[in-house]
Amino acid sequence: MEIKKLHSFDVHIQEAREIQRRLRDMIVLKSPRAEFTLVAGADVSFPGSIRGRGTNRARAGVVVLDAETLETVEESVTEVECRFPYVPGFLIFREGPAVLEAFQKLKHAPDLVVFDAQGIAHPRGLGLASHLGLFLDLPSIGCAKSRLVGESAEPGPNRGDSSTLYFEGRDVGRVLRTKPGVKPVFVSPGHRMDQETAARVVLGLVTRFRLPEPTRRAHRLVTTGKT
DNA sequence: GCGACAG
DNA sequence: ATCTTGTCGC
Repeated sequence: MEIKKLHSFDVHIQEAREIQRRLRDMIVLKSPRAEFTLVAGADVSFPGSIRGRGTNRARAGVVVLDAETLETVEESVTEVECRFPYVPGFLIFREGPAVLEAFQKLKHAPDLVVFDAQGIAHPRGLGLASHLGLFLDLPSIGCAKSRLVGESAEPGPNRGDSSTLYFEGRDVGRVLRTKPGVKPVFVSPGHRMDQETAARVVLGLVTRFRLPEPTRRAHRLVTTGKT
């Protein structure tokens, strides 16, 4: 798919923080009426690195699947050198470039993207999922495996049970139990998305594992080679 | 100063 | 994120 601008993430934390504060006001927390036909999942791995150190090559992968059948429609993998270190709250500047390149190589344009990161549940309201949703101009959802910010109660024990994630007095996401007896995931709207739709869609993309299929497959794609 | 901290 | 052995449970 085509990405209009070539956005640069080659900045320093000082301006990175300003960029996030400026872009957060552009996020739309309203989901489109039409249903999602093609859903993409994206993730990044760092092959060969040791405890986050060592080689600094980022391997990004995007998997597009049919929202109904969950069949894989297309895959895209790419590797780039990253210049930004991992700093909580600034993940986009480390993984963003690689993910965007993987999207550029895509032939199918998805209707929705699920990221293995936070959406608006972020210190400045602009997690990687929101940031990339904005740059790709696509509805997006953040589905992280752990918490970045906010407080929440422990969700119920059954699949589909959830609790609200609050940050600075606002509802920024859902702590969703996708599987009984397993740690819940942190779902938050990215861009052109609302809380209810985000949680409902993620749950609908979950099969027998903890993570929804788009993200789970993207993770497998960039770590092991398989689909 | 002391924790917390997406991946 | 990445490394890695063992263990528990279905």
